[in-house]
Amino acid sequence: MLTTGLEDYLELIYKAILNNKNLKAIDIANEFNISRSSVSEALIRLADLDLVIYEGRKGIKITEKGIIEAEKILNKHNILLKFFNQVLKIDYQTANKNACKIEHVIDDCVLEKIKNFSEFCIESNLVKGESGD
Amino acid sequence: MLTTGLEDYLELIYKAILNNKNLKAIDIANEFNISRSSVSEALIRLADLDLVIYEGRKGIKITEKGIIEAEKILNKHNILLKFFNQVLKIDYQTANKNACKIEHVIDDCVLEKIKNFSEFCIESNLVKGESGD
DNA sequence: TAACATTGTTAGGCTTCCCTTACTAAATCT
DNA sequence: AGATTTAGTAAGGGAAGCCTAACAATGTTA
Repeated sequence: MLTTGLEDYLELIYKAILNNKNLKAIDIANEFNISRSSVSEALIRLADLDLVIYEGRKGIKITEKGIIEAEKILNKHNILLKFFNQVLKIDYQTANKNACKIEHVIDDCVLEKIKNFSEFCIESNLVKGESGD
Repeated sequence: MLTTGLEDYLELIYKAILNNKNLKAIDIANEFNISRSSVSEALIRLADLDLVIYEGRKGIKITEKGIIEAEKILNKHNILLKFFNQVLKIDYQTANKNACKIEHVIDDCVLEKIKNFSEFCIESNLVKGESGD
């Protein structure tokens, strides 16, 4: 089981790759407000776990195993984001921030219920109008 | 800001006091599956923060400040528990377990929305029948 | 190309939160 | 009361995850 921090970093790496962005270690440091040396450590740990391939300045690549892990996390994130933003009408920033924290601790079965409930609410027009921006 | 662990311990202490139970350090150790010595440390830290008064075998008392903190946490817990159990129909055990984890990371404004939404769902009979468990 | 800026690594350190082992003090049993 | 069990403390240790400072390597620019 990955720690919260490692999950966050892996998620960011995966999103960057999806968007064809060339993510550097320093971008991770900036995103999470941690030092470059902490990112170094974290990338080494992710590489040890066979989730990424890290070769310093040459860039950060993700492994098959890493993709599977990252997709799980991203999926959790998106279910929570949708619920917060579209059902509860919480502004995007706050919705995103809370999704980021909760995705690391919530059980899959609860997430499943939230997902179904969100879909039900949206499809039945129970919630309508603007999502919280 | 309290850590997850300290919040958990304080919450348990407060609940015990509400129920007139004489909670001992070893009960905390058992509840959270940590060692007696770790509980010792934690109680010293809670006492340093002026949240409890700890005098070894004489028992654990809670301060005014501790009560305020504990009530905040318990309130969060109960909002989440209600939503999971009564709205999402998740079994009590699982609902409780997830509330325990999420209560430490969720923002107040999100909780407020969840609370209102839960009440709306329950009052409008949108959710009915058995709560999960 | 020389100087400067950026990026990454290394080394050493700190705090939190957990552990085990050994000891002390209190409570309980016979 | 004496022996045993239970509860708590003390000392020492370890992993995670962060830090700063110093250094190395690469890029950029004048």
